[in-house]
Amino acid sequence: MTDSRRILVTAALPYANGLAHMGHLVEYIQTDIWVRFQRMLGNDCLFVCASDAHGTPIMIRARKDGIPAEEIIEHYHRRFQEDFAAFHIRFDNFGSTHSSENRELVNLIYGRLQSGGHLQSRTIRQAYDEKEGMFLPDRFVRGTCPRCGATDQYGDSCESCGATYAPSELVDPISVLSGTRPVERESEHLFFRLSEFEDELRSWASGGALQDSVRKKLDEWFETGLQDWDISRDAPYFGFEIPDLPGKYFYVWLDAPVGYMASLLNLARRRDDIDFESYWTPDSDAELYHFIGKDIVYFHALFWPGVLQAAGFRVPSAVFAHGFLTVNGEKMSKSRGTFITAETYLQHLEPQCLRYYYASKLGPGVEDIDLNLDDFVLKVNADLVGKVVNIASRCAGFITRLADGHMSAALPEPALHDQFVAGAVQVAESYETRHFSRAMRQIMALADRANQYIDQHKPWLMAKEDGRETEVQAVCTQGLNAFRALVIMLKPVLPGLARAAERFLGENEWRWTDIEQPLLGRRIEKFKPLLQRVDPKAVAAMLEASRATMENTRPSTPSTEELMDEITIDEFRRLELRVARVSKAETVDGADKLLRLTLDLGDGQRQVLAGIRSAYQPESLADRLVVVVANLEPRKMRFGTSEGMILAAGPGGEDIFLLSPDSGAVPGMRVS
RNA sequence: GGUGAUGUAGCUCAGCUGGUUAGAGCGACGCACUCAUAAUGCGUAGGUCGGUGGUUCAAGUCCACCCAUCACCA
Repeated sequence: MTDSRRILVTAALPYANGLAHMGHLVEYIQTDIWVRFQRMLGNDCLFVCASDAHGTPIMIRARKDGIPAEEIIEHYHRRFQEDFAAFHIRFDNFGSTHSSENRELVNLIYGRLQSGGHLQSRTIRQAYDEKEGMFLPDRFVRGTCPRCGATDQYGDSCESCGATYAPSELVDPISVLSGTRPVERESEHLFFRLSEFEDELRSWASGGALQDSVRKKLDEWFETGLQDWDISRDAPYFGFEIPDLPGKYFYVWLDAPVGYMASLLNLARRRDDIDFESYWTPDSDAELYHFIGKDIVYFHALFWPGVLQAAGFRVPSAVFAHGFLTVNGEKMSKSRGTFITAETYLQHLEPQCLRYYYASKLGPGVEDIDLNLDDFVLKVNADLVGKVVNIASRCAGFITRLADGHMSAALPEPALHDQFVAGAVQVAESYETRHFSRAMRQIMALADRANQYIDQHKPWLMAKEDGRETEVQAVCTQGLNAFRALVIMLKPVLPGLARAAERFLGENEWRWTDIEQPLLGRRIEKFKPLLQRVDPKAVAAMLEASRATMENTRPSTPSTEELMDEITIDEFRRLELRVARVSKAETVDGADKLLRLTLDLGDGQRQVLAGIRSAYQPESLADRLVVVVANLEPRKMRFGTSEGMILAAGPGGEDIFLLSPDSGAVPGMRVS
């Protein structure tokens, strides 16, 4: 193919400090589908990624665990590779930002920024933990909000009133590392003069490189004015030391995007057919796309193109941002078992099912998507098994039995095949524009057409009549070709299914254009189920396993709270603890921390006002069993009387965990 | 707090620049069929399009305000 495009695609770098989970997979699956589609078209499309190895969190963890940071990042690097491979995410290279190539490129870029006069040294004041001997990022300082007085807030903004401020403005600030009060210290930092590139960035941003909503977001930043970007950090830090500034390191967000280049360089050094330079020169004919989450638009749509320009490289052709993942309509939650790691999923479910489900929900925009597990089961079973695979399943038997496995030499209804060929053009358009949900809808509409066709011709009736074998064979050949076209269209999403179908039909490595020519006269293999239905029990088991794993691995917050004075058993018995069922849970107007619960204690209802709204949605509580202090003196509150207290553990905020009895307990039972 | 995004049938989502009785898939219900991994086909029921107010001959679609959710504020 002479007019094939040269494309370099990246997915954001996973941080090497935790396992890949369902949220990560949205992005890698989205990107992988797009890349596989490009390859099926015959384009020269490279897909690189890397683990993101630097920064404060990894440094601190290494310190705490007393092991080298290299060991941590190496561990997660390997786990990422295993997980991604299992989900059929096929990178051309998966590198690390802690690599010689990255160091080389970061230094090269640094040199160019320096000689181009794009850097400036400035003294800043920052919180410093004297006990730990290190400067503290804003998130590592907590204290009381200077505006609303909420306690235990981060150093950059208040979650309660939304105020933003500097850590030094906090009332009673403490370091989360040592618990001591930080002091202010001065330090020399290097700044990248981003504002010099405002004009270039503006025209790049309005030139089609960004989605509309992302562009609007950038406009907003342009309005407020671009500020210079602090690219250095003080030791101790895990990263690359700045060559001529001992004790200073490059900020992780400087070297992370360079990691995209480094990963390609690492690959190019092993492969003769890849010319690294040609991808990065300002006049490069290659396309460069970054798939990212909407939370890191800032780094990819401002800093990164700014740095690239300053260093004399090309800018990205486009940045594609996607939304966040919720599970069952809520943020992933460890306590609800919806914080599902890739590994836990793999132990219970088939990876391609997730690929299909995500594909059926992903569009070109930045909207969040929801992994609704009930919907997941229904959709995968109905679409993939019931519609698509079923077509092969219901046709293959006849071909095998009545025609010795041979398909007919011609299609009885070429017009139907033409519909599929025409449909494939639409589907391709949808893939290209990352409108995967539309692609899946278009494909399923075609699958419906195929099933209708088979129903109209009823091969199972003809098969009972003598002498109509040829007709049955023809109808089923038509059906199998419909199936073949559908699976080719689904191949970017379901590569494993496609490979199995290729073997079943005796073919190899389908490309997109293979849809056009029907498969005729071919001897097919005996049909074997190509994909199993999803068992809802497996989903339930996965949630249960997630919950269990998270409880085990959840870092037990070192309980610094002292135990209270001893009490006697009689004193304890004065507590009347009862099992209760939540019969109603609702929010309370005017109170953003409370939920009004109506509890069934077996012998009657009572109302309890509980301060758990930050951790629980009212709907999630209905019918659940809790433990209540039943003989607590009723308390009048502004919003009504609270007649008891429900038991929960945790420090507060999102970390509140209701206690619940094992199954078998019924409302009214005494807890002792 | 500021800014951006989102809010359409039980569920998941389409609805381009405003224009006939608001669409699909799944689920539910009914019928048909039995080749197929209890799959498939046909049909029925279900929504005053988050709320309030406005612009217009006409608004899910434009404007204002409000509510809820998500994100960002370097």
